[in-house]
Amino acid sequence: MPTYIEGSGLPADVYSAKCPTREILDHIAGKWTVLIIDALADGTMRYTDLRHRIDGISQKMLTQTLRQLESDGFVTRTVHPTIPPRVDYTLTELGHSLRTPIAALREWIETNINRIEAARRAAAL
Amino acid sequence: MPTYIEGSGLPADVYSAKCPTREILDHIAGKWTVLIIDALADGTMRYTDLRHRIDGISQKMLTQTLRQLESDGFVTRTVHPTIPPRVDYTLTELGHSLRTPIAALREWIETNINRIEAARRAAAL
DNA sequence: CGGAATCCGCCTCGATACTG
DNA sequence: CAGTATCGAGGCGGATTCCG
Repeated sequence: MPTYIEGSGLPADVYSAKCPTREILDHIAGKWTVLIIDALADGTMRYTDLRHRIDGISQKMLTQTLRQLESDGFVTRTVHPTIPPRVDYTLTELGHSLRTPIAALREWIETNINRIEAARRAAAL
Repeated sequence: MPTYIEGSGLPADVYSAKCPTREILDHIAGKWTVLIIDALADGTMRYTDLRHRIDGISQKMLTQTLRQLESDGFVTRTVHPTIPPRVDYTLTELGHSLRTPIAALREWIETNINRIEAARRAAAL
C-alpha cells in the first residue's frame, strides 16, 4: 500500500520529478549527509566532535550540511551560551528513524568493499 | 567483526577519508545512482526505458551515471548490433546485493514523506 | 569553540544540437 | 535508438581570514 501525499492526494513516488519525495532524496543521498546522520546515531555530538569524526570534511560543508539537515527536521541544533561556546547536534525522532536505512548502506559498503574492488578491477578490462 | 581491506590490512571505515570505502560511498550516495539501481531491481532495462522511468533525468546524466555504475561493477551494459541499436542494462550480482539497502532508503522516504514535510514546516519556524 | 564571510577553481548538471 | 559534443550557469568544496 503506497503512501499518499497530503494535499495533492497523489501517491508518493521518487521516480516522479515533481513529487516532494524527489527533493528529499536529493537532500539525503549525499556523501556528507550519510556520514553525519550515521555519526549522530550514537547520540549527541558537538561541532568539533563531528569535524574530527568525519575525516576530510571542511568547516564549510559541515556547517552547510548540518543546516540543511536542521531545516529538513532531521537534526536539532542546541546552543549553550557559555564561554567557550558549545553547540550540540542531535537526531530528531525523524532523523533517528532514518538511522536504519543509512546504517544499512554504510554497512553494505564496508562489508562488501573487497568484492567491490575486485569487481572494479574486473570491469576495467 | 570489521572487514579488512585486502592489501593494506586496515579495517574498512567510511569515516576515514583515504579508505577505499569513502570513494564508493561518494559514487553510490547520489540521487541518480539510487534511482537507477532501484529501477534495475526488477530486471533488465533498455536505455530509453530508464529514461522514461526516471522522470527528469537528462540524457547526459543517465549515460554518465550508467558508465560510472558499469566501471564500478554494479551494472552490465550489453549492446545488440541491430538497427535500430538496442542496449540493455542489468544489475550484476554485486549490484543486485546493493538493491536491499537502496530500496530500503527509497521506501523510507516514500513512507515517511508526510512526516518529513510536517517536520520541515515545523523546523522552518 | 563554533562558526561567518569571502574568494575562487572546478566539476556537476541541464539544455541544446547533432550523429551512426 | 542510443548515444556524443558543446556550452554555460550554478553549486560543490577547499583555503583563508575574521569574530564573539
